Formats: sequence, structure tokens, C-alpha cells
Amino acid sequence: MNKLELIYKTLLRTFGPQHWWPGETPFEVAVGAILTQNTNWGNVEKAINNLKSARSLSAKKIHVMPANSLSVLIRPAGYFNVKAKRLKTFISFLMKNYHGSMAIMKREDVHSLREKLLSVNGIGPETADSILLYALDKPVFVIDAYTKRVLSRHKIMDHDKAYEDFQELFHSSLKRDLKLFNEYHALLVAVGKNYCKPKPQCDKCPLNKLRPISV
DNA sequence: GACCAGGCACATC
DNA sequence: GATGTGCATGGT
Repeated sequence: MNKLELIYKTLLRTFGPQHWWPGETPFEVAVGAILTQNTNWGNVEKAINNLKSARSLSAKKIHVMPANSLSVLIRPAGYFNVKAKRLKTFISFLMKNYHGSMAIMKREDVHSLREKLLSVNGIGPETADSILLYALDKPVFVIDAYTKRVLSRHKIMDHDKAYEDFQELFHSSLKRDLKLFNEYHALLVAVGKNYCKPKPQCDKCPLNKLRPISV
């Protein structure tokens, strides 16, 4: 068993299954992936509930909605002007190439789809991979701030390494399995919340002197 | 009041 | 290619 497999085993035993992604449909998951960029999930839930209450959580509804009206609904998620534009850009992409259907998008080969998603303005690697994994059931490992924080604190990989470097480590160390990738990323978020944000000098933080998880 | 939260694009050097 | 900055609400 390698180091990453051991960490997974430890996390699953400690935290239990996380039941991700908290979204009812692939489309809702994709919307959540954009709204949660650099944002607390609780705030995203408020924004999604606003969309639901307005009966506007659909590709068609958001597509025809003026950006400033959308901004009002997603306001709790922060960066609402930026995110309104990003949501509409993603949905235009969805409309144009997949008839507005996540199910049709799902049929596409994962590699070409990932490239296309990354070419959409407002969708970077984490958002693209979150959509691929949690909305479209593609076995792609999602790297986020917590993943980098946990791995760098345990000296497994330097915090400043690129997204693709972290992702490659998971891909090469683990069986390429949808369920595993889904659960592992969610567990890293769960444990990551217990680590303070890395700063150049943080001698006050006790977690810097401890081994927060045993591997 | 400071700090943080499941990023990304863009400007500048 | 690396580094800095704007975007913004809501909880602790």
C-alpha cells in the first residue's frame, strides 16, 4: 500500500463516507462548482436555494435571464457579478455544443471534454474537474486548496507545485476509480478544514508542530 | 475588525 | 514563466 492509499484508508476510517457532491442533478452540481470558487459552501447553498425558489435553476432559465438579475439571485455566493457572467458563459457553451443537456455532454470523451471545459472563460482546472467527476461521473481527481494544504503539510508535495503535478500524483498512485476519487477528494476537504491556512511564518499555529493525521 | 472560504482571469514585469 | 490584484458575501 502506498502513502496516498494509506492516507485514504485513514481518512475514511476517521471521517466516514462524505456523500458528495451535495447537488440533486448534474446541472445543479455544475452550477455549484462555479459558485463555490473561493467561497464557503454554505453561501453557495443560499445562492442555489434562491435559484430554486425563483424556479430558475435550469439551463434555459439562466440562459435567457439578464446577467444583473442573475447576480441578485446568486448574491450570497459572493463575487456575484463575476459568477453571473461565468454561469452564463458556461451555459452558452452547454447550449451551443450539447443542446443544453448535461446528459449529452456526458457522452463525450473525457480528454477532449476537459480541454473544451478549460477553454470556457471562468472554468479553470478545479472547476472543470469538479464538473467531470461529480456531475459527469468521469474518474478525474480534483485538486483544491485543501488538497494542496494537506499534502504539503505532510511533506508529500511542495505547496507551490502546479495543479497538474498534484493531480498526476493521485492518478499515478491510485486505481482509476470513480467512487474512490469522489470519496477521497471529499475526505481531503473534511480533514483540510482542520489545518490552518499556510503562511510563511506561522509559529502560533499548533498544527504546524503536530502531525494532524497519522499515516 | 481581521481572517477565511471546495478559483480564475488579467495585467505587468 | 512568475508574481500581484480584483472580485464580495457571510461565518467565526
